[in-house]
Amino acid sequence: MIDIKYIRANPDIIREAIRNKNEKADLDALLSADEERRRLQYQFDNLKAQQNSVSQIIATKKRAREDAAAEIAEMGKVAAEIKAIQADLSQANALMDRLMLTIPNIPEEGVPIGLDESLNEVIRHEGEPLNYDFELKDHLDIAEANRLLDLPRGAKISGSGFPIYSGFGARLERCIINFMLEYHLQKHGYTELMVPLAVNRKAMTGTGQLPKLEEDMYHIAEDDLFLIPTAEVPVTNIYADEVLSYKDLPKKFVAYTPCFRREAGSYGKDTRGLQRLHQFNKVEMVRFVQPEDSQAALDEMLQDAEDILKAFGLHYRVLSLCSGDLSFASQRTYDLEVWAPGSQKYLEVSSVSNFGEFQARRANIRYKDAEGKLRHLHTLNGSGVATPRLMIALLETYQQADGSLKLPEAIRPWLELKI
RNA sequence: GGAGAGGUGACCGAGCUGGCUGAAGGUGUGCGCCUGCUAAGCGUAUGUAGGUCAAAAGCCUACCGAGGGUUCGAAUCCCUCCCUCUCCGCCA
Repeated sequence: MIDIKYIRANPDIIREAIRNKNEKADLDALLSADEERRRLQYQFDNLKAQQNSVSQIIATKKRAREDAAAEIAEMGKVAAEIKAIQADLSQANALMDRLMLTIPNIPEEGVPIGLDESLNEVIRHEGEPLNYDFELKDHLDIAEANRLLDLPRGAKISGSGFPIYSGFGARLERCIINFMLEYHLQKHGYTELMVPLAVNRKAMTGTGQLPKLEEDMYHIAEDDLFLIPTAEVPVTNIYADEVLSYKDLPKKFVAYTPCFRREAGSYGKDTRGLQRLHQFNKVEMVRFVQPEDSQAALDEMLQDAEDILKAFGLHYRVLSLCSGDLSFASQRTYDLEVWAPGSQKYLEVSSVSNFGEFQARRANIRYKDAEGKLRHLHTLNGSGVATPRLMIALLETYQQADGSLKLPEAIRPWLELKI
């Protein structure tokens, strides 16, 4: 959420942000709703002031056992007026709140401007693709040959996009998750959380998934709960409606969760194997920082995510997302795309974003700075990383001519753990 | 799911036979005084949001879990919902 005072003072910046982000928010409707709301609030305040002062007189007279019938009669009229205005006012406020939630965050200075992913900027490449002297298979063929996945049966019991990892595939998946968690805990200083996988509407609104993306989420109607599309939602919301001290910041959390996405409207796109799923595993990093630290924190988190790919010896590239590809709440995002040699393409495994105070305003997360002033803190998050495409890259990168796998050194101790 | 108790400021805790309560008292915190130092003590200040204002001060409004209602007037009365605790039931 953007500060309404800022919106009022800089409507052109907001208009441009809406355009650059390819959003449909109606700024003019918002501005006029704001005006109407303030007009009513002013009337309401004045009537209330009148009511309060006359109420004092009534109270005084009653205590002195004097007659206050005239005042009471007069206030009867004022009370009726207040009631009428109050109804209008609460309607105006509701409209205002609704419109405020449709205004996206503003892309930061330096974010490439563009409406779709074709204008994302490749910043750099890291690592080298390996050389092979045999015909490469893609991950699904490798998985089938090694019986790592059972996608047909996953589809049978849930639908396509709900994978079953079986045997060594399940074990590998679990070890990868554990490796990433421990890496962030031990080398990057995060604190681990295990969080609810179903969250309420307020939490989803706080991080900015709602109201825009309701169609993309699994909804449990009976309890009005949503399955989380990312751990960002529960983790970022843990401090909703709270005031932290500047001494508590920064806070760095990491959480593993399954993620659920309906992927409405993307049927038939990148569906082979594990490329696009309704349920997948992800290790997510979330930070709460003071505003002046968020730029540096973003760079650090990007590095934290990259460290995982480096540890696995994978080739990848770093993208700066253009304005139109930024999520609704983000003001700057870097994507990591890992190279999948069997499929011959780069696959997104991580998205690292700075939300500035946008989410903190929505979720009402504040902190008291060194001067004792209340301010909204900044939130960031990044995948560290999502497993399905990481799995694709690992299988395709480390396949052998005989169809077997030679996994990187880093993960082996985890797979060889004896009890 | 059933029965009961409760949700007040950073925290504890009064108020809850409606008006003088933005809210006693205490703790904590800031500033000052006092004091070899510390502790104790004394004084004083200390919520958030919106409006007015060039700004500050001041003033006005709202906020005692959330939303409605009764009333001239609600932290106080009524209704609905949410949450916490205790007991019972069910259950991994």
